[in-house]
Amino acid sequence: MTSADRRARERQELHDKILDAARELFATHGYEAVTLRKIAEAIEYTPAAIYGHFQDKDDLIRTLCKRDFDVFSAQLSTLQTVADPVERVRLLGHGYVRFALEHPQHYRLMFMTPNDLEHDEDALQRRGDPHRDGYAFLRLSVQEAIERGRMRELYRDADLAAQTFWAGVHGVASLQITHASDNWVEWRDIAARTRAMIDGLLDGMTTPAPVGRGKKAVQP
Amino acid sequence: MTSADRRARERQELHDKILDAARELFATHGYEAVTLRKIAEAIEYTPAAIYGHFQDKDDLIRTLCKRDFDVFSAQLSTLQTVADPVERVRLLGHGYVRFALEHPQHYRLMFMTPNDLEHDEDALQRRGDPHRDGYAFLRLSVQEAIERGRMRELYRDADLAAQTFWAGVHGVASLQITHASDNWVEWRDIAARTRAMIDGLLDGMTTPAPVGRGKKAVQP
DNA sequence: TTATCGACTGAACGTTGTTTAGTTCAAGGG
DNA sequence: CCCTTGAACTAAACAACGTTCAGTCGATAA
Repeated sequence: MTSADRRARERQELHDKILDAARELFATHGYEAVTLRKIAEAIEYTPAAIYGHFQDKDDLIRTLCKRDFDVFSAQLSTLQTVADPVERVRLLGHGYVRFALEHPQHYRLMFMTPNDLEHDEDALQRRGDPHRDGYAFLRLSVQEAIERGRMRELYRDADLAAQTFWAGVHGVASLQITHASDNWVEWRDIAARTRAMIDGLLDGMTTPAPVGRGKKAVQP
Repeated sequence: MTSADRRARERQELHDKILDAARELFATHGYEAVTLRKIAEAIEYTPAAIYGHFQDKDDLIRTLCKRDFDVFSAQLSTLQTVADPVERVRLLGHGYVRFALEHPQHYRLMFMTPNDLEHDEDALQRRGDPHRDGYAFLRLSVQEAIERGRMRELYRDADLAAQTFWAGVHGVASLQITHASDNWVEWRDIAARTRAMIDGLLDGMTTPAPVGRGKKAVQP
């Protein structure tokens, strides 16, 4: 079986090599710069060789993004140790924006471009698992906040509140990604904007934490 | 001068004809469906003829979007008649999301794609004019809210508050555009999400209106 | 030794945006 | 009236793209 093993290993190595070459091009120059011919040149193969490992170009890049996003989900899920659900959501928001800005090309592809995640088998498998599905984790935290009586009346629908919060941080991140260098607007510091969004939304949606328990209250 | 006039008019007619054909393709099938050859076929010209009217494909589509966005700005600026600045911002947000969802392709190109507005001459010209620059109008309304003591301490920077509010409605609109048909998430109704974002943010950023003056208070 | 089979290549196909050399034709000056 | 000019437009090509497919090659299995 050693020879078959070697074949499989070599195949996997080329698979990764393709992904690495694509990541290099993608992360530095964006989606449009990723060309099968450029990847092929980088790995010293023919463009057609890539089709032995990926169905098409889209499959390649989505595989790349999914792989990198797994790191993101795992990273976010470490926040499960934060006891106060509202504080947890706050940190979730900051971590989310940080990741988006550190991987703008990945973020753009995953959240600023239409994609058919519903037809992705191994993506559907992790759906709902708070460790591997960021939305599920957020939703769960909001649910906990509701149960502890921390959400205002209008936001006691966990999905609605989670979706609103997500939209908020997504708005900050995506505007920064597409319009950061646009001086039409006198942009405030991205950190300030992130904080303004997260604190503003949480102030609007939640009630202050009871004193003497959990983190300090938010209200001035 | 009549012959020169006619030439100029005919030129303008073809110019518009190109834009109309492009709009048809663009609005219904998105950016990628807009092909110079398809446009050329629709207007019964050769692809190269288009280059007599536009610098390149990007110039064509951006011209198209700018033209359609002028209608939007004018439409928004009718809200200047609303006396209460906070209520005005609220209506601005709803109008913004409505336009984005009615013209998703335009919106995608203008706000979800990097673009060099700074190097656009006639775009720079209308910058700051509340009638023709939506951001300026928003910013001005926020400024007025600050002056009337309606903004909480953290949001008394008109730019920061305006940018946060913009990011909020942009987040709602862009998530809807790219992920509406994605059933990874149990999406709440878009109207509910829009309202949750706008009310949530305004509740977090503003103080209630004084009773007996302006619109009714927001706090439950 | 020979057959098999997966991996890979070389060359093509059909698109795309864009350029360029040429054609056409009305306008304007001598 | 002719002839030049100049703009508008065409025909054809170019380079680059994703993708396909008939083959080749070399190691494995019989």
